[in-house]
Amino acid sequence: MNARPTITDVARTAGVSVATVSKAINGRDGVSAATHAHVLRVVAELGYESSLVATSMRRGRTNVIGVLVAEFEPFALQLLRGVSTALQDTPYDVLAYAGTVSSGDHLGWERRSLSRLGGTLIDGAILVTPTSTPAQSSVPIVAVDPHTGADGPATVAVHNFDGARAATEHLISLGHRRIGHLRGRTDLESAHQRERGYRAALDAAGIPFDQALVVEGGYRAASATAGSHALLDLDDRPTAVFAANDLSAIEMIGVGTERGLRVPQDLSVVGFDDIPEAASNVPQLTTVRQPLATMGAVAVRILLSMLDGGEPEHIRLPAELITRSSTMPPTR
Amino acid sequence: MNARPTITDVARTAGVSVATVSKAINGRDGVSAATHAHVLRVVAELGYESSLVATSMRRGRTNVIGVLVAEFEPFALQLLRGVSTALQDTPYDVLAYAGTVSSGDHLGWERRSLSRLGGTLIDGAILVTPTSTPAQSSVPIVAVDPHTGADGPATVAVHNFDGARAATEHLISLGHRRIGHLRGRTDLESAHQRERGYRAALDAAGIPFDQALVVEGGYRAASATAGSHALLDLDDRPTAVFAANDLSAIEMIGVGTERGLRVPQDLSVVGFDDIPEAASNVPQLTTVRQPLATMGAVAVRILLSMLDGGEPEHIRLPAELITRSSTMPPTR
DNA sequence: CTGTTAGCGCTTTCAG
DNA sequence: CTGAAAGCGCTAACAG
Repeated sequence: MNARPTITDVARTAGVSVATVSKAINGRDGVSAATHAHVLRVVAELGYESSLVATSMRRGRTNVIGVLVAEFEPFALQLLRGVSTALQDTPYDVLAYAGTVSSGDHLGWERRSLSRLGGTLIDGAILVTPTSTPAQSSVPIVAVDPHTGADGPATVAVHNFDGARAATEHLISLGHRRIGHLRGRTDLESAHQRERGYRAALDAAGIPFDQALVVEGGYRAASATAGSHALLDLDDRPTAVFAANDLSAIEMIGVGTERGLRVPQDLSVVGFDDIPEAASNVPQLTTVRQPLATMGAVAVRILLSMLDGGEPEHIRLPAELITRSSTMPPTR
Repeated sequence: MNARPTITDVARTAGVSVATVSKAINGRDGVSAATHAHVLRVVAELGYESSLVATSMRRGRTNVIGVLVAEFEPFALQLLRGVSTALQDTPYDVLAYAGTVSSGDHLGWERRSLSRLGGTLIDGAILVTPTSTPAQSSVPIVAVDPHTGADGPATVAVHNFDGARAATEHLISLGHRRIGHLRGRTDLESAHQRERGYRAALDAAGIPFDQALVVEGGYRAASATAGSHALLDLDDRPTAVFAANDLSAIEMIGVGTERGLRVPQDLSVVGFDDIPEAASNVPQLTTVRQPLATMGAVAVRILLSMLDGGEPEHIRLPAELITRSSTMPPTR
């Protein structure tokens, strides 16, 4: 638990100045070969590593990319995996940060995290499902599955509308007519597009829209509980539900099962995302796949390009319906 | 892309000194109520957030817990999720860091990351599957699934021996006699214990040990490819394989399938970990579950206690065999 | 080639 | 109650 050695310790041990150590370590010239070797030997001996913090403070660049999330949920985790893989053979390290918003804070977590880390700690940031994208930022940003009306900053997302329509059409093609929708986080663009896709599919099939069938899900298990119950409390309850993401779909199934319904016999459920948990759920979830690893890689590509002076880009990738066991024709 | 406001900007705008702003923000006394309110107003107006880096540099504490990993693979990701959840209602933020080891670096990634971040950025660290645990560290550490012979620092792990024995016994009870083993990362204690558990089960069943049936898997898909082929290249190939973790089990299945074998009809495979991907694999993987979320939570509890002056602890949790569809009696 | 100095943004004595 | 000044570890001028 003794303190880590600092550059000063190295300098003292090596019998040279701090500046010389710095130069030697960073390969700057102006250091004799002998001194250079000697310093490196002492560095190895002491097990010295420069402090990211101090370096960051002084120098602009840190060669660290930040992935800023509100919470480490499966969507963010899978994306992180993609980002990390894409950064494998670059000189960049990955730093993922989940900042808690102090209650009563009107700024979003993304703004706060970005401000705290973006000072100097990270060279660029990937924001995962940000509620708002700070217009002013000291580092380049790429937003993944961004908030409503993303325009300025670079973004990566899937074709949410198409995916949601495909999911709903799947239910309709199975014969469902009374289809509920567990809505997503309404501060995100994706939630709106998925709801629009749902409605478009209903319209195309000539199924009248029923406001009572649309309830809040909020993309999280906890926030989907009430909505799930509400749907099942309806006099004429839906025979199928399109949940705006997998976590709420799984919660929907849990609530249904708890109330004695069998999925898919009594209730079909479709999710969105295709997180690993979707396929491991019982029953396995029919869902709309987002290519999360690819999205992470694309975000990295854009960010690196921006770091290199490139322009922000807006990329939208296709979503694909994956049919598994949580859906079947209605039995009533 | 404009620079973030610094404390100096706030001070200038508010017409007070930097010191006063600092006191006001941190609730130190020695600031009049009026000044305090005024400063906070300016802070809000400018959207100021203190720089983690600068604060960290000056102050000891940052209220940030670091999760240090070599790579964001599923094991680390699930653990991270547990850590993050456990830290939910504490004042701590979570920072996950994947440091790349520069080639030719003899120090492990954990040593490097710890040294770079532990200077001041994080108050404590959770090391995920560290190859070595630095004896000297400036912050408290908890190692999860640690290297061989962990003794000093706090550790969290499962009963690897028991879990591995249960997995192997499961195969034996199905009637398998020729059982291969895809070994784990030999620098980790868990790999050795799992191999010991495998051998103990064979011994207990009176099955002679065959060195040719034990090959390297390294806990990663890429490093398990060669071993998987080696096992199937054997003249008298195994009818079942106990892979030291799920990633290598899934790779084993992939290699087998590619070579025209059906799993489990032609080859039974058991994994270890129960990452979400285990249940979503086709066929669903029989495996030994590690309670990853719990392990993360336990690591957090120990770390917080150490931060509070508590002693390092060594916790070992039970592992549980989960029977799914990748195992069945041998057909030949 | 080497060392001295200033300063990144912030907190903390210590004077006023 | 407020501000000036020092210093955390490091790097980048600039002198010697």
